[in-house]
Amino acid sequence: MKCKIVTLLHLVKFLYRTKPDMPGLTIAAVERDTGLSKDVLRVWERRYGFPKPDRNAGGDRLYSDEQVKQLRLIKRLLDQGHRPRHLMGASVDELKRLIGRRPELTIRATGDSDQVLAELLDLIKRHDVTALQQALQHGLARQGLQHFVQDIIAPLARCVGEAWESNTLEIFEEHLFTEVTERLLRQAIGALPPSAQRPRLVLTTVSEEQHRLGLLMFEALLRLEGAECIALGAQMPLADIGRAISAHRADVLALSFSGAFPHRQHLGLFRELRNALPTEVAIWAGGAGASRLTETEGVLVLKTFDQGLCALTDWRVQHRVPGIDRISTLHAS
Amino acid sequence: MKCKIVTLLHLVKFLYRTKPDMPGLTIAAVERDTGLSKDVLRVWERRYGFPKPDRNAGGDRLYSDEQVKQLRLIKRLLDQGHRPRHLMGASVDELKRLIGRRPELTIRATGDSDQVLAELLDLIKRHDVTALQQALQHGLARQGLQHFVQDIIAPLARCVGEAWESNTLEIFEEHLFTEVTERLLRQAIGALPPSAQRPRLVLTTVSEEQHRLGLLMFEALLRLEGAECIALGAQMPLADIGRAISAHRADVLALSFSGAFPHRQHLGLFRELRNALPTEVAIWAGGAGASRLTETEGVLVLKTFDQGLCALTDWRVQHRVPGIDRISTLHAS
DNA sequence: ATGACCGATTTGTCCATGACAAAATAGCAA
DNA sequence: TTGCTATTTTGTCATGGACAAATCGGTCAT
Repeated sequence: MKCKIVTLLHLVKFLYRTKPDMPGLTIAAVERDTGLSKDVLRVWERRYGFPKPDRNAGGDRLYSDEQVKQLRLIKRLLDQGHRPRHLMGASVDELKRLIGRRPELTIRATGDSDQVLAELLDLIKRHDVTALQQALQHGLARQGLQHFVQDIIAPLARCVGEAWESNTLEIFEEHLFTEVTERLLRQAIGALPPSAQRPRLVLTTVSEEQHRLGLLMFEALLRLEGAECIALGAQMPLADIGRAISAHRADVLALSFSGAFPHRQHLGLFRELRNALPTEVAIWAGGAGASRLTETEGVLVLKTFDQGLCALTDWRVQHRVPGIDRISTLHAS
Repeated sequence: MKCKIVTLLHLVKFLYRTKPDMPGLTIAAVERDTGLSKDVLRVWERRYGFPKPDRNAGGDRLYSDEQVKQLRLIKRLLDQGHRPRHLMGASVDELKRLIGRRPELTIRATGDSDQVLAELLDLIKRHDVTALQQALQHGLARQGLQHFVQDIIAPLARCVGEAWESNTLEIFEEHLFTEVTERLLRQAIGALPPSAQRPRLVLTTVSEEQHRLGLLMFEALLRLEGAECIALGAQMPLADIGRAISAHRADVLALSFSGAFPHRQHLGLFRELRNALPTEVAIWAGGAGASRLTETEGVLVLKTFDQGLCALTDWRVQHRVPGIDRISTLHAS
């Protein structure tokens, strides 16, 4: 008898789950899929009447696939500088047209070495992992690590980012590129001789920031200059950054910010950081999102890799540490 | 005159920023530092009267460092299975005592090969990057990739996770271990010959899950068995997982879940996934957090690497694909 | 004693609405 | 045009209520 009741309960639960659960995503699911916070989703509905999701029996919002699609596109347009007011209620097609209207970096890339970029981008779009891997490896072997990073990987990463923004690249294609490149760079860095020359840098990103490709590229360049890099991966909480710096007795904290970084509160972040670290520790902020960061007392904003390398030599001049002697290291190897 | 006004404004702003902004962290900062959502922080304050942060002029919460410390510890204890009611209002010391009271996996590790683990853990705690790197490389060369992953890296990762939970390891130490290991594994995987044998697997994690070490370990084992792996990194939104699977015409979707994965909604997640993918695509869920996942229709939960390898051979038997012939590949190489 | 079951409690998430400050824009004077 | 101010836009935070899923405690049959 009780057994029957159990079965019945399971059945009811099953029906409940599969029927009215289907038609939409909860607000939490939408937050994770679109990157728009629950607060924003609710306040938009209140202000603009969009998105206006269905409700389940309990009154919870249930967003349709269509709405989620629109919200995704809107998020991208917002990151590109559009304002919410002008995007609300636009259909998927209209939004796509808006996204497509921006300057096509991919097409513009028809210069000398830009031919290479276009080809690589094409490989990504064709999902040909092996070919992509081989092409990159070939580029690395041909150009050497430094030029490979500065002239191929960095522009390619920019292209990929922009292609993603303009909706011509899927997220998983971007992830695939990132994965292959990370693997290659890590391999290349691993092949370098260990360098124990000042300054000693801790490389990481703050909690909200998960992109680490820029960090890896910068590490490659720094290692080539003989600096000692301690890579801590991404997403380090502020308090732990402080502890890491003192545990490793680092000279410099190097942070990377991607273009997607929510730069609204970055000034407060900088102040918090600067306050948590001893003054003799330098703070460098770089990455694709650095161009949108404001320079602050005690935080050096590096907008290009060249500026980063300059900062390195500057640091060495100020602290009377000689750079590596390329000739002697060459002979020694 | 106007110039003076500007200066004055800046000064006022500066004073305002540096003075009353100091004493605490905003609720957003605490959310990011502790992993406790704003909703939870507020509802705890309402229910238990803890944490009771100060307020700034605008009435916003400002949490003290002490409170953040307590909240961090509480979060860890919650992940270990404690209930909020019993933890509220406990001092930092009491919480630490609670955390310390769990079985010491590190000390228990005094067996035969466990000696090695203890030594590696010690290297991590001494922040000796170079030595750690060398020791791991040595282990890899000695044992071969498969045994290295199964007998050293996997147990070590478990040890590190548990050491972190029991407060004997800092976050940045854990990150350092992850980074070094990732680098090593990627290098080892890169050295393997490309394999184009069915099944073709897409490896990734869902949006909330950022741990990828498990994924990497599994990839190494799969590649050794000749399976074709497409690694997409971590944090792939559900909708894009579907698109990636069809774009790559994959046979299997392999997901990794860490112990820290918020398993509250994982059943809904599975259902959503299963519904988004064609039925002929298998879904495998593994990782340290898999033990807490419930088996669902159409989703295979793999609690160990061995189970994972079993799943692979099972798949091959069912689809009449032969495994790799180790002897002939050996001769061919 | 073990395990299934049921009511009571705990707990996380969601909702509605109001408020405010930072950022962006428009307007206006020099 | 440039430099400054007034206005709008926009994201975030606060409060307090509600609910459903998870958990806990006790009961009863095996």
